[in-house]
Amino acid sequence: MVRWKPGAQQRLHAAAMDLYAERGFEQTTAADIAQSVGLTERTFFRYFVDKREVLFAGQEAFQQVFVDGVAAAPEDASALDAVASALQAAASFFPDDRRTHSRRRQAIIVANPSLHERELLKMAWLSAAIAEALRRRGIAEPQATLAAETGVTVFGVSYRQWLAEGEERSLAAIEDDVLREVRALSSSTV
Amino acid sequence: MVRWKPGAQQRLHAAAMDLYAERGFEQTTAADIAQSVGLTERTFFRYFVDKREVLFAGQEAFQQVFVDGVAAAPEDASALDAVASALQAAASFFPDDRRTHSRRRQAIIVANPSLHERELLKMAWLSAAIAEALRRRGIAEPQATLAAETGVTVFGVSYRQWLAEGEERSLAAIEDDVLREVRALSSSTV
DNA sequence: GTCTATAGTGCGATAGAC
DNA sequence: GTCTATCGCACTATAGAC
Repeated sequence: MVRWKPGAQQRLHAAAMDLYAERGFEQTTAADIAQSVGLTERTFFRYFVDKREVLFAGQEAFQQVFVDGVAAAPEDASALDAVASALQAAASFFPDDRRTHSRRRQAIIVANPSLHERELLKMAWLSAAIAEALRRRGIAEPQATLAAETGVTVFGVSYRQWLAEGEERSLAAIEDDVLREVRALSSSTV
Repeated sequence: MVRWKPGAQQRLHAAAMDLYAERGFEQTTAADIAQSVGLTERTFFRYFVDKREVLFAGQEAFQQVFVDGVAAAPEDASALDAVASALQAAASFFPDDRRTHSRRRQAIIVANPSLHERELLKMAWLSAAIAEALRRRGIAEPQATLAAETGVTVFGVSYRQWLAEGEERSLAAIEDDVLREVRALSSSTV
């Protein structure tokens, strides 16, 4: 009789997603999740600092793609161009065959304000990381922060559109359009 | 002997701010706050849906100033111009004699991630309200959302600068500068 | 106003991997 | 033997239900 099977974190993650989707986030206790994969509540909290964090596993890798994308932009690129480069890099994180999974995850999040909060916090961290990457390129404040937050805004609007019912364009294509809209915002005549 | 003094909500608010500042948000229980003004924990939760909400009382009025500011912009103003008008209106919410109080409040918030989360949620609501006001002006999506989020970004950057040590300019003056920077972002040559 | 479920923490014990 | 994943138990505070 084995005391523990490997992959506890991933089993917990999968079970949590299923239960959150089935009966809702608040109606699912940490003990429910743990029990459903043969572990205890205490072990659940070893792997996830709280119940919400399950839905945001993989954030670091996601963020790193943005940071690397900024770093990879041509040396003479403007702040917004470097951000555009990062957005394209990040789109590879969401190939079209992940759309169904992403929709399922997003449905869980929008159904619960506290999960929405957590998502916003993660986006704020992403923004801070991008701003830092821009500063490493020599871009000063407040331009670094403004460009980073604009990038996160573009990502957010694009991502939601990517998940919209009936939408079939790739995330990269949508980002392109949205970025064009953002650039046009400022140049509107007064 | 009076059974209860008036102004329970305000006394709770003041007591919470003091205790959060003194010993930290997590080290302060709802019972502590209530007891310090002669009320019970149960009463605290009558006035504030949760412990964090105390720091965000007055959000509705704040948000309304933005919405009204958007509505008050000249009819032919662009989306970003309407947002600029809202930003100027909102600055009146933060006269210089409130800077000390705002600094104190912000210190509490940045010291605690869960408060930061709540603040981000409030900013997201603000953004949604501004976008809605822009749509009422006939601005379509995604421009309405992009302009609204840009406005909130400008507000956030400006507000933090307004609170920065040594800063003496008014919030309105800072917003002007930051808005200029945002407009310049998109027009940088490639 | 009371009662209760549950999130989340701290610490120590235990069982297996190596 | 060490190292580490897991568990057990006691506990506090939040928040909601009754």
